[in-house]
Amino acid sequence: MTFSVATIAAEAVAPPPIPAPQPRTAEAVTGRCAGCSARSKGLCGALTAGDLPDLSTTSRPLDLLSATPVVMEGEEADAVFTVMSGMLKLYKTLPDGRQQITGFATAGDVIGLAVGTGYAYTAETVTASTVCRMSRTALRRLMERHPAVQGRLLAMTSVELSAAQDQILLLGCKTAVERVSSFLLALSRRSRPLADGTPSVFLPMPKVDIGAYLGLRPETLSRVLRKLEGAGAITRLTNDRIRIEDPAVLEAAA
Amino acid sequence: MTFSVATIAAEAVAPPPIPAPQPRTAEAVTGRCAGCSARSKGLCGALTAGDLPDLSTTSRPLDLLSATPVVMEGEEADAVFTVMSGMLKLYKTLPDGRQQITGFATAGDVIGLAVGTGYAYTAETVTASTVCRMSRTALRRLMERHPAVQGRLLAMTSVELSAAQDQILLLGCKTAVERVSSFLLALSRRSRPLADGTPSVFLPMPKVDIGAYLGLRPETLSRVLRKLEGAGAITRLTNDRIRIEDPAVLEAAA
DNA sequence: GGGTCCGGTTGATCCAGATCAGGGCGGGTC
DNA sequence: GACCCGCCCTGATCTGGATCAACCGGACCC
Repeated sequence: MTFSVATIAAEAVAPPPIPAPQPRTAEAVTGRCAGCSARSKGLCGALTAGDLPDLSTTSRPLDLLSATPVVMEGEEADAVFTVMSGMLKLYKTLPDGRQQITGFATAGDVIGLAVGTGYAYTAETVTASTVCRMSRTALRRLMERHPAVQGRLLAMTSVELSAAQDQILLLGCKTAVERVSSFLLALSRRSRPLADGTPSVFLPMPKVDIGAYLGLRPETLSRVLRKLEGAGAITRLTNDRIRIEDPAVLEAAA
Repeated sequence: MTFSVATIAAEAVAPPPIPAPQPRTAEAVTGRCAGCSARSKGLCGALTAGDLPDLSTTSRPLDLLSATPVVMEGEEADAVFTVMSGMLKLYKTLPDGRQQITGFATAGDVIGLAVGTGYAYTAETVTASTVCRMSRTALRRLMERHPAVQGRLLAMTSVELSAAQDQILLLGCKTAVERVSSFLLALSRRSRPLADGTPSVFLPMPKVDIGAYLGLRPETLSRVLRKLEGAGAITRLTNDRIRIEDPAVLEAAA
């Protein structure tokens, strides 16, 4: 699954409110990162506790409402963002408006890494989210000072690349049923099961976004889900939660 | 697309420029890499001439006929290969035999980088090729000894990721005509024009492989090429060479 | 020479999924 | 309450590209 590092850009059209000024004493900033829920993930996981001041002084958390753009495709890539909570969609847009979602980012994922000067895609929250901003120059300095960060970045980028190649296989070869089954299985591997132990997946994003990720229309997605439900593979609990009744059926279909 | 690795290095530490070759005592091994046509590309471009013995003693060139597998999806990833000449196709296979080509590798590209223990794809020559083998442990040692190699690897992986996301956009959104036009344009940007200055592309791989890369059947590819030829966008010179008559028409279609 | 094989091309037909259209429902607002 | 609006679902129809089928021409072999 893609969920992970993304690339995108620039200034949000509707910038989120700027948080109150941060305390700048070492203790305060160290404490902020030390208590971060994404502390062990993303780039930060490559640093030891002693390095936290380096992080806290160069990064800044942002609380965002849903449907808020974080970076815009093509704009100057001057910062990267680590997702602390929530979910974002990453997408590319063709000149005529067609959009392809390349991935969804959740806690620990890093978005905004760019090859050139511009973000490669747009990132936008699909639920209320918290992200942590770090300027590109700060990231560069951090990498120079802590080589482990570069290693972590390489590892994350490699995982992203592998996920992207899986998505290429999905889009190039698979049928609608296979795509949806693969998607549900990949998601279920990343989420905790229900209280009774059966696996389930949480789908906070609108169906049209899932379709845009899988290369399908929302109508088709709806029909496929109905078919999978009829086959006993899944049960739709609510609009945004699906229980996996029989992973084997999904495996066979994927 | 996967094609050769470009230059720009995301956030990576910039590799040093390549100085002129310098004489060494171990002339035999130094000489082999010093005269390598891919010397300035791929991972090797991150090293200075003085480091060449490190390379020569751990890497070994291999001459391969066409249709020769180099790495197999799922097998233990114990080595990486730098392409010195020729062309390879990289593909993933579904259990029922459907194949999706994720990219073509040419001189300077590195294949066989793996996230886990197994190769993520199969790589097979499409023309007679020369590749240079380096064991994974040797690569790890090289990275430890020369941090610039890790930076180069990150840069190359980032470019690969960006290309993969472009391919996701292509497969998820574009029509057959748009796919072929995008493909021809991307190729033409990487190849030298004909003697008379008009751009052209070289397609040594069979049409079925181009189709497997673009998510199209060979019949469809043939029809699209005919249509583009009819529109005055291209001319088919030989079976494996196409002249771009009007890049603007392709741009409009892509 | 004649044969086979294989890649490519062209034509006819089919079908998975897109598109078009309508309706239901839950949440928000006044 | 009534109204609106977004999202989702379902049915009917359409279509781009797949599939099926035939043919062609060059490479290779005997």
